[in-house]
Amino acid sequence: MEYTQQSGPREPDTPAAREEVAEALEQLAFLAVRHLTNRDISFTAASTLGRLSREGPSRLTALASDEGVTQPSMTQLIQRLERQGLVTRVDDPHDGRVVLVAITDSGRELLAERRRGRTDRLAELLATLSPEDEQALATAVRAATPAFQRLVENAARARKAPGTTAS
Amino acid sequence: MEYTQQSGPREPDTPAAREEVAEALEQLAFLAVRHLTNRDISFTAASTLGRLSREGPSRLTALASDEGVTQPSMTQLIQRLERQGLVTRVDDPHDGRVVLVAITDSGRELLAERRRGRTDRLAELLATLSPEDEQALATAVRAATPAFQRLVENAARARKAPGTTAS
DNA sequence: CTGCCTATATAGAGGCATGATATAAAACTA
DNA sequence: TAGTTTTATATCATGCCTCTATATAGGCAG
Repeated sequence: MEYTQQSGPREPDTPAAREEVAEALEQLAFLAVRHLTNRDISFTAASTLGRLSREGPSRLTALASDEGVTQPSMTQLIQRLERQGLVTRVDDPHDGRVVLVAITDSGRELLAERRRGRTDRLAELLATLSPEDEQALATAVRAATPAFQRLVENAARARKAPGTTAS
Repeated sequence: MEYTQQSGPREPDTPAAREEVAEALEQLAFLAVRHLTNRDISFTAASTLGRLSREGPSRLTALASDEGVTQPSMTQLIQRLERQGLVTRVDDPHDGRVVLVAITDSGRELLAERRRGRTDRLAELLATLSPEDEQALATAVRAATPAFQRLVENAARARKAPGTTAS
């Protein structure tokens, strides 16, 4: 790929440049984990609830595979969530083996609350910045969002079909 | 708020703008947890090791408070880390009650390995992007880094002395 | 010495993950 | 139809990780 010079790329995409970006992203991730983590339910639990909210009732094994945990783990997780009233389990009339898991209203409410809490905390943190810093961060985020969206998509794809890239 | 028009801030720092930034950072956190998480040791374990590596031998209670866990949790964590040879415990000659925890060479090596692994995975992910996308991400990251550094500092300060801002 | 404060340890309980295995229903196969 | 295999879920034992409540032991003040 020769430099097409269209919109002014200033540096090549070298391993060193990638490392710099990786470094920054890691630091960002650290902040996020440190300050956005809610201890009421686990990451897998929240992620599973979110999936059930987006995609509707699902099978246990499908959830387990999607969330990257084993089936026994998901069974236990669903049992806990059911005990807390966040999901319900319904037998599938077409297949006596399967159990369909669905999110409850209470589960949806918890998701909304968590979301509010995270956003509030982050906004509080952003408010501690100078207007210039906040502006810089906002501009950067907007510029990076489309690229980042594609990164997440690629990551999701890589998760499903591993071993395509390296070794 | 009137537009000051000094050096081209295009949008004011409204709650809505903050929410947009918060949204993006949350997504980033999700990616990080999903793809950068190493399952060999826990987040607190890794963070504690990192602290010991940066700051030298420390007391159990200091570690617990810095990491935001209880003292018994830290005691158990240190016991596990000691069993794995990642830290050592030395009695303080000046005070018979205290135990100083120090990272071992093996612990440092583990940290380095984890770091390598994360960076590699991230670089691999970045390599799936188009040159334009990667460039956009790199530019954004570089622009945002100073502001983000200060955000992290503020966050650390807020963690030590809470309740200064809201309620 | 008595009593209090501090640093760490222990006990018990629950969430969260694992691998190995059990059970039941469905789907093949002969 | 009977027997086998596969699929979906559950159960068990184990280990990590965190919590609260409590115990032990050293330091210190009177």
